[in-house]
Amino acid sequence: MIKETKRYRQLGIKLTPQRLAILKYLDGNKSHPAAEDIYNAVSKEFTTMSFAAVYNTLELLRDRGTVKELKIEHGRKRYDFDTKPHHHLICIKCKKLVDIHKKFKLTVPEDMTEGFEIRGNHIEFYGLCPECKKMYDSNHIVF
Amino acid sequence: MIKETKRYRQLGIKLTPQRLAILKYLDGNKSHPAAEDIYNAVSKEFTTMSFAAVYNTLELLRDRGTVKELKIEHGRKRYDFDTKPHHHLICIKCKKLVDIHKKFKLTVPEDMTEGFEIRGNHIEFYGLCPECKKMYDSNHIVF
DNA sequence: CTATCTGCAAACGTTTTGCATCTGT
DNA sequence: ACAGATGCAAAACGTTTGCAGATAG
Repeated sequence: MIKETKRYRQLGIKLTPQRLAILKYLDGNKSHPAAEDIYNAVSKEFTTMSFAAVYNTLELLRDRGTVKELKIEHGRKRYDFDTKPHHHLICIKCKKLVDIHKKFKLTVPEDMTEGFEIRGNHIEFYGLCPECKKMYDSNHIVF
Repeated sequence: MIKETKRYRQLGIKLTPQRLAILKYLDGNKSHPAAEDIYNAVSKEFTTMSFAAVYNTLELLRDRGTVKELKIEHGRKRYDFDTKPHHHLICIKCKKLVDIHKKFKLTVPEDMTEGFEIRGNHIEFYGLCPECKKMYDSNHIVF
């Protein structure tokens, strides 16, 4: 507990109890939660908690690169506490999401870049998860 | 005009004047407009036009694969009338967007897919466009 | 003729903002 | 002590929905 707090302190943000609860929830979390998920989870053990605090903290963490905002869903931001660069594999039916930790060296022909200096890439693989694939095979559901 | 209308008719949707205007605006458009952009553009020459018609039409076109919804911006959907599979190169500073028409064969090791059947991929390249690169070089702006 | 589209406006879900109060450092 | 965080509630934003009237096929 003390060691965690010390690590969080290195983020250089003011550590309120609300922020500690948020950080503890996000730490090691692979579920790519939305702000609402974080609010729900944290306010269980912390009755006094507001969306303002959640958004405030997420914005701070995003600005210092500690969390990444994912654009995998329309209408709501999803957050990723995994700072290592990685890609995503998403089920086109149920939207289940898997991290792909593999680096792909992709080169774009110069005549396609319109003078851009390419700094990186993010790949969204899409397909069918085992459960949805089973439904597809047995029921011939068309996606 | 008549030839275009005939082509649009093949979409199999009821062709109202509003829809014809929307289709004409989207046809060959590479700017990945949002619904609001479409509404603004079309209502210039068409004073009676509602968001309902725009969204209605976009939903219809999306469902028959004629347009794709892009998740490149938070909060608002962007639409792509280019049906050929392609990738995107986005300036991290000004958000300028360039289409990359190149196929990348990417294989994900089986032990990473968690049983997913991968059907395709979409790559978001990010970097600096010529203008923003120039600013960066001369002013040492840090992104 | 009638299924479906239109325009308007209200409803929605998420994010942002304003402000008075409170609190880490 | 005070910069800045909190909670609350209202506003903002893009999207969706309900409905009465209009219209393409």
